[in-house]
Amino acid sequence: MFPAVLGWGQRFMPRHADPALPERRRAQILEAARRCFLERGFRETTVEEICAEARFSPGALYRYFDAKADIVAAIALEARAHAQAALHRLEDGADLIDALTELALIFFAAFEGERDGALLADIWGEAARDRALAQALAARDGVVAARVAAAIARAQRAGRAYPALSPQDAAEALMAMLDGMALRLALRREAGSAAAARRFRAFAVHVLKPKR
Amino acid sequence: MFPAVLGWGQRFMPRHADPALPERRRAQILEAARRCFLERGFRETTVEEICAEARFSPGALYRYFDAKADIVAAIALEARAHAQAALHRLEDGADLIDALTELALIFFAAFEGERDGALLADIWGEAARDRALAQALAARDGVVAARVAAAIARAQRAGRAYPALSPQDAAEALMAMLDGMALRLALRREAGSAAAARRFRAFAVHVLKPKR
DNA sequence: ACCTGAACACCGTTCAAGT
DNA sequence: ACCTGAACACCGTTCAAGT
Repeated sequence: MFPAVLGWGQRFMPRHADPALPERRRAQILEAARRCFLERGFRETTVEEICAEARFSPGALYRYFDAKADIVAAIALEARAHAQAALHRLEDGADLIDALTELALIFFAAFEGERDGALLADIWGEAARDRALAQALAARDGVVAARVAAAIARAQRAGRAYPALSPQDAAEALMAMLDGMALRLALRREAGSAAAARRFRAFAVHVLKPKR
Repeated sequence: MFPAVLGWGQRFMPRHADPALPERRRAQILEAARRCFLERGFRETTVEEICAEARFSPGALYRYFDAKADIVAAIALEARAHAQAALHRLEDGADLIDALTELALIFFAAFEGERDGALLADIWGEAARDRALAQALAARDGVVAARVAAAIARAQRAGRAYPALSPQDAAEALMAMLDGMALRLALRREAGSAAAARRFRAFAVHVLKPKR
């Protein structure tokens, strides 16, 4: 039976019986959606399937997300946040090249192979027509690029990076290369993140190391 | 009235009254679709709208394309073929950097701004889940990368490019950068292809020019 | 052969009704 | 408040019927 104490019509009912419930529900939906998307891709997955996986009804799902696209958007931001964690090593005094390579490896590995790679392209496809998502991704990218640029500038001052190079331009170029390489991995539908990270590293060394 | 001479039931009717008709129809549909996609984006455009724009019925359209996705695929391959034309300068004896910059400019310009940029991401999104399209794009990319690599190797032999660099790896890296920069342009929804091409050029010079 | 357009199937989203 | 599930709206695709 429904306990009247928590009933909807009750006078001094707390606004949220469980204040953490919305966040729990969102996480529950995102987890289910991620499993579905990896299995079948974003477009092939129906809202009904996500609901079944999350043991939810469609009506309840739309209480926590305004649209199916918002679910991929949330997953996209999660993935970026994950890679961003690797940035801490850039400030840790770790070698610049090592830290960049680790960032690349995490990013590539997150989208390696057929299914995860398709998710990366899905996200970009969504961002292309979802202004808010595009801006959110661009904002994250801006933060990453700025921190990479700062790390490059520090390395230059320490004589450990080629000095006649704009840190901002170099950072932008390297980030663009990361995106492009990840995309190529995705479209080839192969596992090759380790090899890609090695190629990225060799290139970063060539670009950044002081010439002599 | 329908002329009986060309009638369907006639005995020795030629296989194709007009052998060029299928190609004309495809071109007609692609043009209409491109206009619609630029206006509203791939997903927002309905097949019905493409048909209206092309003055066609849905049934007729499906005679020339198996699915809506096949229409974007055809447009994607057209765009790549267009950029590929710029490759001829690589074999023309033109300066390597100049030729690469021109390639970059054509590529960026093709996807500059909000609408065309979104189309680029659309294409990648489709490729992510359309094996045939992904392979077709990868094949084109392979051709381009191979020709760029050959041009780099020639420049190295002529002493006009830094020699201790794998031409293949450098070509791949530069192509990945092109994709990544184009994507960033697309997501920022800005016109900036000229500036992006300049940044690409500066970076290519830094990467390729002999150190001294 | 080539085309039309109504009908079908499917899926994202909403909303009245339950507890 | 939180959830259910039937109903709605829309759109990609098919197919029987026309010329």
